[in-house]
Amino acid sequence: MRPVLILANAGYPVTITTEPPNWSEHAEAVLARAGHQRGGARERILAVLDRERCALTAVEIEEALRGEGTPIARASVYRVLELLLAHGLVERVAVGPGQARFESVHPDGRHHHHLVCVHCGSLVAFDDPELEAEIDRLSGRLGLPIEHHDVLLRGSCRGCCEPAAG
Amino acid sequence: MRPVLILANAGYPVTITTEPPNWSEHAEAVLARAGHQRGGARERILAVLDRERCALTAVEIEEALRGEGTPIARASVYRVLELLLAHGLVERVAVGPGQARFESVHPDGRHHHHLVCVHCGSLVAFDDPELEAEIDRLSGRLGLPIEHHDVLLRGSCRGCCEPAAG
DNA sequence: TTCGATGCAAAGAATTTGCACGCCA
DNA sequence: TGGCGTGCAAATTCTTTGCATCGAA
Repeated sequence: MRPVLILANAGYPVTITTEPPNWSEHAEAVLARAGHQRGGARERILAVLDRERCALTAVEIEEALRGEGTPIARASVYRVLELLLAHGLVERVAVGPGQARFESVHPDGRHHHHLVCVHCGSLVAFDDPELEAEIDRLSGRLGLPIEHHDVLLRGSCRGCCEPAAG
Repeated sequence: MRPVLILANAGYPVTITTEPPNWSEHAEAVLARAGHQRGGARERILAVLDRERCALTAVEIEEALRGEGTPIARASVYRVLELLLAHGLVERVAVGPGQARFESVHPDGRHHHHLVCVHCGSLVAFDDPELEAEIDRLSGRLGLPIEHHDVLLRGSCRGCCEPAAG
């Protein structure tokens, strides 16, 4: 019995700055340079990942495309995601024990982290420069180089922590 | 093709303070209070989790017990872990796309985080009060209550970042 | 024309569930 | 003795792979 995760990355205090709208073009270019041909399914998957910037499951991608009237095979979703992972164009985010979630990785290094609401299960994205700086310092304290980091919070989303201010 | 994860939580600069050796007793007490009977399999699983303080998979627990000559059914491992999760006695740590890993949660609130070595796949535990403090402040900046947090780093372990100091 | 991209179906891995028996309280 | 705990086996869920065909360069 897993809670359905709802994307809810709006209405939280720390804002994600606008991302370049052409991540999918960037991804296409990377793949083309690597000698990959283009294909309809992949292009459509890239479009979905570009539009929905945050943590989609393979099934959600499949359903989004079916909803648009251009269904694709689930195996293709996984294969494309695997290819994108291999090229560092998406990353796998572990927000829970259920299905894996994937989101686009932007070449400018911008990224965000997630909070899972323990009440409603929604997923909230946030971006916090001070946390990033602290993790940089942590690398120094550990004496180990850190290539990548992932922070997952569990708490209440804005909607669930009683709208006293509303 | 997943790298075998090796527990390697020794030899890093930030030390885990000694944990109370009787987490398993604590867990037994919690379960007893909740009306659960005792059972051989569960006691042995608790012993393993108490001894190996860091991030075991269900299969590793099963194998540890088989190695001790007291094999148990894998289903029992999952059932016991589910029970422990429900009581907050263990937590699931997501270190990668493969099997889930579980580790004991101590009643005193002490906890640590993990770094996965991108070279050898080993898992390094670390404990960093300043990071904890920063996450507390983050809660304030977000304006959202945070119940729990998880930090996963990817980088090099001590053994893999060239032993120049050796 | 050649080789990658895709769909379909089957396989595989991790986890969960059903059911019967055994043991603890 | 009643009900939880456990083992075995089957079922589910998520993901990967095999193979034939389609499409891009």
